[in-house]
Amino acid sequence: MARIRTINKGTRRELINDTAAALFRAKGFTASSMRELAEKMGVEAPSLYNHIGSKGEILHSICFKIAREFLHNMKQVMQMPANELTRIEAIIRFHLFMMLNHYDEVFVANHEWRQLEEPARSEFLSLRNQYEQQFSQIISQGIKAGEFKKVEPQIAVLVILSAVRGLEFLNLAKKHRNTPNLTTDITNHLLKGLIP
Amino acid sequence: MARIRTINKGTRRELINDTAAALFRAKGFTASSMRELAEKMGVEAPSLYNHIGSKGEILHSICFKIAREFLHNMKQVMQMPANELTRIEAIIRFHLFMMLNHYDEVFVANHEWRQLEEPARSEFLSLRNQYEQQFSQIISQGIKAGEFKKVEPQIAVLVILSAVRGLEFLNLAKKHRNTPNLTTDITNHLLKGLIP
DNA sequence: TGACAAAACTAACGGTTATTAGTTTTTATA
DNA sequence: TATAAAAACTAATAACCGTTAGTTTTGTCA
Repeated sequence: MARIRTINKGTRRELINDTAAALFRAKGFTASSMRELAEKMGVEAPSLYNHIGSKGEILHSICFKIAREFLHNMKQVMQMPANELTRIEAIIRFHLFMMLNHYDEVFVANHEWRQLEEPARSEFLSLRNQYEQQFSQIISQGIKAGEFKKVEPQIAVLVILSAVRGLEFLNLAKKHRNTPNLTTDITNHLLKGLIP
Repeated sequence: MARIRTINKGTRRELINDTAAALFRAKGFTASSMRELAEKMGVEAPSLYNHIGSKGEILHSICFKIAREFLHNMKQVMQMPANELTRIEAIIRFHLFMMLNHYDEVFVANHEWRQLEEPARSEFLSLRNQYEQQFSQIISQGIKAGEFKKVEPQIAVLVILSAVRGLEFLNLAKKHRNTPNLTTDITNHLLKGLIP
């Protein structure tokens, strides 16, 4: 069953990772078995090991792929020629975009990273801290420029990230159907609050 | 090792539940073993079954105890003679209070309810929906009274609950030390936003 | 078509899981 | 101090886990 050789190298592994992301999101990493994952792939469990090294490696791939993407976006946002409000808005919108378009992987990265084995777990946390620190820096600059209220930057970061990470989208996105409005509404709430 | 009979009835079970909550928060429900829980209690694993029915029963106790407490508070808030803004503020403050004072149990209820077996899982989700619906109703009334902006109530509920459920406090609470300020800052952000 | 490699298969492994059955120890009360 | 209940213990169970070794099937290209 050889594929197109060099071009599709890794394609089968990516399909496993995607299937695993959906499974891990629905049931949790530890509660998901390799046999169950294999069944979803229409294959016996040992066959998976022709493509991956271990169960933990799948979780590792998912978590760090997502972490890299968020850090990459953060880097671009910080290089943008724009005011700090625009930057924060761009970050929130990226989070929502990722949640809506890569729900399973983002959810797994946000909820199952605790199951990573050391030292991967610490490395992942380090990337997260790095991300939050850069986020915090943007808010500090915005306060200095008078764009934001004089809040504790760390708390603002915590509130925004917590809000945006925990959103359970499936129910809402189905009802709402109008994604741009959904995103705008959430962004507005986090930036402008509830009170007129 | 008989205790004071009737008075302390259930005390041993409660100690198991508390110990389990700390363990489940740190490692996740499925990744935690009964042997590990027993070790933390200074006991062999089978001894636990003199006090509890099953591992799943522990998770059930934790999740539904927390759900009851939140619904009880919601009921009281809705009966309060106050405007809707005050009500929302009271709800947010209760969430933060519970997070700070019953961190393990609240965290487990928020993150591990997926591991409940049917029909408990559906029942838990039903209680959650009930809670969110009552929350949504308060926001609708606030909009009608002109206290709030004309937002989608469901989205406001989702943003606030998502923010407040996901907060990872321990790091922050240790640094901050000043809990009243912490609570006020978070409440202010969720109600008044970031922009002056 | 024959050769080669990719990817599937079966069988089995040691280890861990939650849980039971039956027994012994501990402890409070009468 | 004798009694009875509460709560600990040891031993063992069947089920399931991730993973390996070795073999067979499948598909592609020369």
